[in-house]
Amino acid sequence: MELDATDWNIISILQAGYENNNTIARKLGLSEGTIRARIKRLREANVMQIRALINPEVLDNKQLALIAMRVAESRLLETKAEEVARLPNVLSVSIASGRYDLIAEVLVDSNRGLVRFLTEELSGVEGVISSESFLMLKSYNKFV
Amino acid sequence: MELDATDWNIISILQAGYENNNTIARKLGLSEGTIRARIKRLREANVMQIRALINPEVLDNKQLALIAMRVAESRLLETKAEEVARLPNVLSVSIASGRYDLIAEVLVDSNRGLVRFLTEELSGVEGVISSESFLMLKSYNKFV
DNA sequence: ATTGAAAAGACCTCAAC
DNA sequence: GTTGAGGTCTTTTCAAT
Repeated sequence: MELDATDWNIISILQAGYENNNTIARKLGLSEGTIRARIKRLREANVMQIRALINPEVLDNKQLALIAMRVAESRLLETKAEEVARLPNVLSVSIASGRYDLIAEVLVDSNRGLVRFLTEELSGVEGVISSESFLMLKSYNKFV
Repeated sequence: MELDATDWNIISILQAGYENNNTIARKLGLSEGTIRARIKRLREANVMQIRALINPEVLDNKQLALIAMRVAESRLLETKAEEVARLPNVLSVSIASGRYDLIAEVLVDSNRGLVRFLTEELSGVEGVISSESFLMLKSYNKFV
């Protein structure tokens, strides 16, 4: 999908925080209907989504962590990334350059959630040959 | 700030995607005004924000990366995290457990953006004694 | 903190360009 | 793809509990 300058203008306004269509229309000198049509297009193309994000600092019984993994064979990278992305508690997965092949962001119960994720969920993904976990102990400007 | 069950119900509805107050009110058996007051409280306390997120896969000239750093002294962790969080292109920073002390998420220009960030921005933060970069080559369920 | 009613405002439909 | 006019739905205000 091709994004033009108007699309980017709308995106950058909405990325800073929700604004209604009329306000955006006034800022960009366009009609409300145009803004609405553009936003609809962007959402339907899965380019943009509008939703609530929480500050993980306030999540008392939840722990945010990164799980960095190595995969047995490079040709499996995409399928393994998809498999990990489907596991419970996984927020997102990326294929990475560098020391690790895949890096996942997980939100688990503070108590035994991470152990459970590693032993019961991630262990079931064949071809993931090692993992290293990083707890996010305190975050700045992080919303999930 | 203390969050009760109603707050969490509202958050989990809005996290899945924006819904209007009346719809949420009906789902939870409360009035529209109550939902609105709760959302206002959550936003003002910086617990929740509602905004647009973009799929980094569609950002043709931007590159998402993680920068994992070590800090000279543990007592500096929080101040260094704040300093890094203020650098341009930095989306978020976390103090981490494990091999690294700080992990930042950055969105840089594909061309020379990462080199420029490392040599011109991060190098200016004293006390950050090493860094390792991971390019996010392909992401699943990741929105920034 | 929650509610109901009324007013203000935002959003949607549709016909036209 | 964009627009304006009109109708509908959502949000805001505010007095009361």
